[in-house]
Amino acid sequence: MVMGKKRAFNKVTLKDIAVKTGVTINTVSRALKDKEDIAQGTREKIKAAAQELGYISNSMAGSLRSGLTKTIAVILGDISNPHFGIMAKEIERSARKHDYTTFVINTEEDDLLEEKAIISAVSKNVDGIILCPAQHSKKNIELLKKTGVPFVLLGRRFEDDDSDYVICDDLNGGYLATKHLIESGHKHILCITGPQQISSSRERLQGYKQALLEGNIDFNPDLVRAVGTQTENNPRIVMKDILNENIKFTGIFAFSDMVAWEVIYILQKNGYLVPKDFAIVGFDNIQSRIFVPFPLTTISNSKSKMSRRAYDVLMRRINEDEVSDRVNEIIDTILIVRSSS
Amino acid sequence: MVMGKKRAFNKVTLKDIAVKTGVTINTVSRALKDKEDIAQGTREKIKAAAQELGYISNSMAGSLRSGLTKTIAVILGDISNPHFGIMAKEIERSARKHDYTTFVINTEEDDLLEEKAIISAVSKNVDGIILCPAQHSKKNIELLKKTGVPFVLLGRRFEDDDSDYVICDDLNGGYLATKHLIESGHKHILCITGPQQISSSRERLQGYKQALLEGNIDFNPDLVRAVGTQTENNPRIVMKDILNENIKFTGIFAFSDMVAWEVIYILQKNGYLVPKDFAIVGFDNIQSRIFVPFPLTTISNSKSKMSRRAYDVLMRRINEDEVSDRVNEIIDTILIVRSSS
DNA sequence: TTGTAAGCGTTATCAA
DNA sequence: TTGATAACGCTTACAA
Repeated sequence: MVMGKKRAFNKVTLKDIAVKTGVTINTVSRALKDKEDIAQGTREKIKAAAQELGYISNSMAGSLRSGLTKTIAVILGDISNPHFGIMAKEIERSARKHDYTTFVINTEEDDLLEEKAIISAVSKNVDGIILCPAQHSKKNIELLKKTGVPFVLLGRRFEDDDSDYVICDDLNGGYLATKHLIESGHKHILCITGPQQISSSRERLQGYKQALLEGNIDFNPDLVRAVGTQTENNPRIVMKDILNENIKFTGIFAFSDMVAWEVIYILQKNGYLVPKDFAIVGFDNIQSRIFVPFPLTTISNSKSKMSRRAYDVLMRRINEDEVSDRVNEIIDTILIVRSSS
Repeated sequence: MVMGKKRAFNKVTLKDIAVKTGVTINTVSRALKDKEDIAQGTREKIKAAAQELGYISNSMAGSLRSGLTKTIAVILGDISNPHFGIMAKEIERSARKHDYTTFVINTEEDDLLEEKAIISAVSKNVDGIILCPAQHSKKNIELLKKTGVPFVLLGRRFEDDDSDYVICDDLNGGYLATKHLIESGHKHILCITGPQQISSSRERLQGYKQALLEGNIDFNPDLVRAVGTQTENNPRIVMKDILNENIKFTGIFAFSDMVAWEVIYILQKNGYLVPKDFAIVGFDNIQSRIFVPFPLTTISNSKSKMSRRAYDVLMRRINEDEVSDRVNEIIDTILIVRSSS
């Protein structure tokens, strides 16, 4: 049964069904696709044969001819991070409902891997791409535009760029989180932000500044620290540093719930209590999905809504006959107060 | 530029490069693939043209001819669950290193969706499949076998079946967790298990029973509760029920860390403290990835190792010339004691 | 070193 | 209602 380099088995093709039923490949194809102009009897005979042989269509071959693959690519930082996992799940679910299949490619927030991901997706002839860009530069977006494959940015956006995007209201989120801490009586608020090339990091930080301004609190650059996925800028190191520096702060606004948890973890290890010693606000409301026994005040950003909207926008792009105006959506963020603040 | 139903853009093909450089399609193909028998000058000219035109190969068309797609499918319950997300990430990363692309399809632990997922993957001509089966029946496995597409089961296995699988030592994990609770002085131990059709649920429960036996503790069926993803059997409901029943227990062995967290969350809501009122042990050691500020005693099962092994086994199957013996791997589990017990 | 021809499995077009 | 033929973009085998 083994046939060397290629597949070690014989896939059933339209030809096999054609031979078995005594009609042409063409007729088989039309019958299985439920086209109108096929005799009832022929159709039944063909479908029965297909069933019996265990026929599964080779959709790739079909795509080559039809030009559509019913496949989209989701390109994001790291699927094991619930932040992305939740979005990937919602996109896959929406896609599956419309018989679309989903490639997931991780960029690990790396510029080169992102480029490879885009090329890989385009090479596989996906009908469209949903991208959470790593934003090290605009180069990959330019590449994507050049390919002509429809795409939507999710969660992050570029300034001076006309791509479609769906994001949440990061600015307002940062503002709400900080304002909440201020209203709770905190005057020295540490902002643990994310990588600064990422728009959501920058915009949440901007919201933080805005709330300080409004609360008549001087902005102190020492109280802004960026964390990332590198060894030298992970939350543990960053927190250790700031605790050693003896900088005064009592409130913390963290870039994400994941970061907030890790920060709390480190604070606890150092003998501090939350919210007694430090009040902390996260971002993402992951606890709506993962019931962690540590009630964290956070900003909810409706990842599922964002994801579904991104999918809808992409589908519209894929199916539209004429290029329409760009779509930019900003999903509301709201404050959810729990007991960490 | 718009062309109606099909793609609203023109992909650059080998033909375009051929026309531009004045050679045949074939020569272009060979040059870009760095075959030996191409003149240095020709190769450079062709590569320059490809670069200039922004050529990205249509790997689907190639696959149709070559029979290999360099694509695998990962079929699992729910990518947004870190349990699966971590495995998906590791698989995708391994695959990407070998220029393989990964489809992710969620089954939502549903039998029919699983069947659709398999058909979808086979239809896309994937070279292989890694499947975390929902195990409602063996039907889908039989289907998969019939297609002839190489596959490996991950995390779960069937009895009386000769499929390749990579799992962790669930039996020993359940045993270690329970033994730890017994050694900590607990005699009434609640076992929150998972859906019973899933092998890992059954095997962990078996380990629980074994530890009880060894500890001379009578097995009490009232202390075994199965949770799932349905409304009626989610951890909240299940815990509420058992607390209302006034059944005595002081230790808890939970099916997963996610379940353990939710159980702790519910216990806290009901005014109980962990580990003061209840000691609890989870499963998965997700805290090696997600730094939740609640140190949970757990069983570590090396998801990344499992995933990488599953990928390796699959690749061996895909590339082997002759069918070799089935591969069954059981990755060690170990107890990690933190402060929830 | 390069070109020609055939073929992968399907769909589209047109003729019968 | 069905069949014959071409085509999708690429790779393979073989000829020049």
